[in-house]
Amino acid sequence: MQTPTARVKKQVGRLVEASAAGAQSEAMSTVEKALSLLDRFDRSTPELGLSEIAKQSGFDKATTRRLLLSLAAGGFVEQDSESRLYRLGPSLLRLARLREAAFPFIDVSRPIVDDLSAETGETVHVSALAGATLSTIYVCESARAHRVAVALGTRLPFNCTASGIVCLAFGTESLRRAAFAQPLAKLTRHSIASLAELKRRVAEARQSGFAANDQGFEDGVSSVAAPILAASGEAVGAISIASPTARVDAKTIERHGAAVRAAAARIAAGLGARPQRLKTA
Amino acid sequence: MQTPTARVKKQVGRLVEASAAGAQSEAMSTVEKALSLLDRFDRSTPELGLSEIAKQSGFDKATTRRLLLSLAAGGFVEQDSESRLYRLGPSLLRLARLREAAFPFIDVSRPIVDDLSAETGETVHVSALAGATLSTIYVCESARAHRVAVALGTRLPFNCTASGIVCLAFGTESLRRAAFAQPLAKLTRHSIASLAELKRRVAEARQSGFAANDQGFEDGVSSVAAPILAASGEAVGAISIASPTARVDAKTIERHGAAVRAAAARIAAGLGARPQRLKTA
DNA sequence: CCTATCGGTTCAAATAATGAACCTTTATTT
DNA sequence: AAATAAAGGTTCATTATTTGAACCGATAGG
Repeated sequence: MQTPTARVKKQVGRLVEASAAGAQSEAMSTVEKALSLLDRFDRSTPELGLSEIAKQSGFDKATTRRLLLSLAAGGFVEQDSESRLYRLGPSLLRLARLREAAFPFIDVSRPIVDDLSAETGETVHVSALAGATLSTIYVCESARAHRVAVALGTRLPFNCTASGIVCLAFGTESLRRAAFAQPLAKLTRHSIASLAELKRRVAEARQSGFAANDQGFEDGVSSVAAPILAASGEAVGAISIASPTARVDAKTIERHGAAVRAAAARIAAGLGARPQRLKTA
Repeated sequence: MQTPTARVKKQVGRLVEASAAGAQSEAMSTVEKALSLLDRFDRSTPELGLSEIAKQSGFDKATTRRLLLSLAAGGFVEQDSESRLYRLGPSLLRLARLREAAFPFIDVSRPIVDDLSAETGETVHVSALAGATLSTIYVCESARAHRVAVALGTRLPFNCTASGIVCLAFGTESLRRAAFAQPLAKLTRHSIASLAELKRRVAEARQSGFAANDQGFEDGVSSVAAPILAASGEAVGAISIASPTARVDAKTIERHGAAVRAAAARIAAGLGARPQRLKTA
């Protein structure tokens, strides 16, 4: 409620209050608000000041600070005592390890990704779905000099990546709804720009079991991805081969498509063997 | 409030409502309550049902569920669609990666820990402070057959480990207050059992710059640890050599003490070089 | 068939979150 | 050096959210 206009919210129906990045559409619980602050951090801005976080997320400064304090109490953020900037906290490391113990996505993927990278000579990465966000969790870069570099933790827009397409194709209905409702990112001039086109590509991927993407994410990079399916049959992530476009032709795509599908199946099998069912004593 | 006893709460003053693990001392914000639920998961119980989480944390079932829903919306927990059990969610992987990008504790420690393990022939682990919790974040096990195994993500009670002692010795005043207020864990008959003894050991460590622990965590395991100090001079974690007690004598302790101090300094140096100061444009 | 327990839901009552205005410090401009 | 701007942080009356006892439906056991 920064502007007087916001006061008359009811009269004009629903106002979009948050600026730029803070895209909280409907009512969020306090907890969701706090957690959404964590998404303000990324690789290029690992540390942020209070005002910056408040502005980006659209919350009041006092509110933002209180939320950050709560997050800090749990070790989810910490404040540099000198610069007063906030950054992600150490509790995340422990919880991520525990997550891996319960559902060893990275640990299972690692050898399979490494193998696939060695076989194909290309960079291979695995990404995981978290809500309506897809981001890379493990990468093995090609050994070749001319290769694609992918940073860990990169967010992959659904409409700009092969991984995104296959996740939509094999994800839940609610994921598709969420993704189709978002405005489509436009990272290159090859990025899928229309909803109709996106839906068509998703339907295609559902048929073939994999998807190819030609420079939709970055110019000169093409990739082929297959979904990783949980025991329930729904996609929990994707595995993708990313190559310089110069090395890719129709035959390569077919070969890589078969390879990612096989690798995805191996990962799914590894995840299928769940940890011990607990007694809940 | 399942028991009739709880009904008469007011009459007996303040009851300790939460059972065993749910140790929320003072008033917690809603956000802190939600985050505290994540601590109900550990290596031995990676998945939990709603009622179990509610019981352990001392919150109402409806409240617990709403908090879990908020956490799930952010991908911090997820629910197995079949078993209905909750487990830690995939967002933690991404955020942990981002944390590492901002403050590369594990990445910096890895080679140093590996080297130290190779040099000493013993298991070496690094642990990180998150609030008043210390837990292992990286481990390199000894190559020898007779060795100490340490699981990643293990919580290290301050009074039972060398790492805990040095963290108290070089941590913040508030950390000491928090740790000294907690009841002391009793993992073996060697665990430090009195507050006076604990304080004495902490003072000693502050003098020598390292601490040794003889079977306080597990019988037959001795360890030597040094604190890892941030730019601010406060401990952010510790590095520790864990050996079978049979291989440890006074001379070994001195040697290992010097080794962990050197390794800790190298890690601190690696962390000192901070990521680019952002423009906050 | 009854009972216990599970996950999940409801809605009045109680509590906690909110944000405009304020303070303090620090860096920049004049 | 004074003035200004912008940062982090704090306050407290207003407001909206959280809370939890009671409830439902399903499943499992005796």
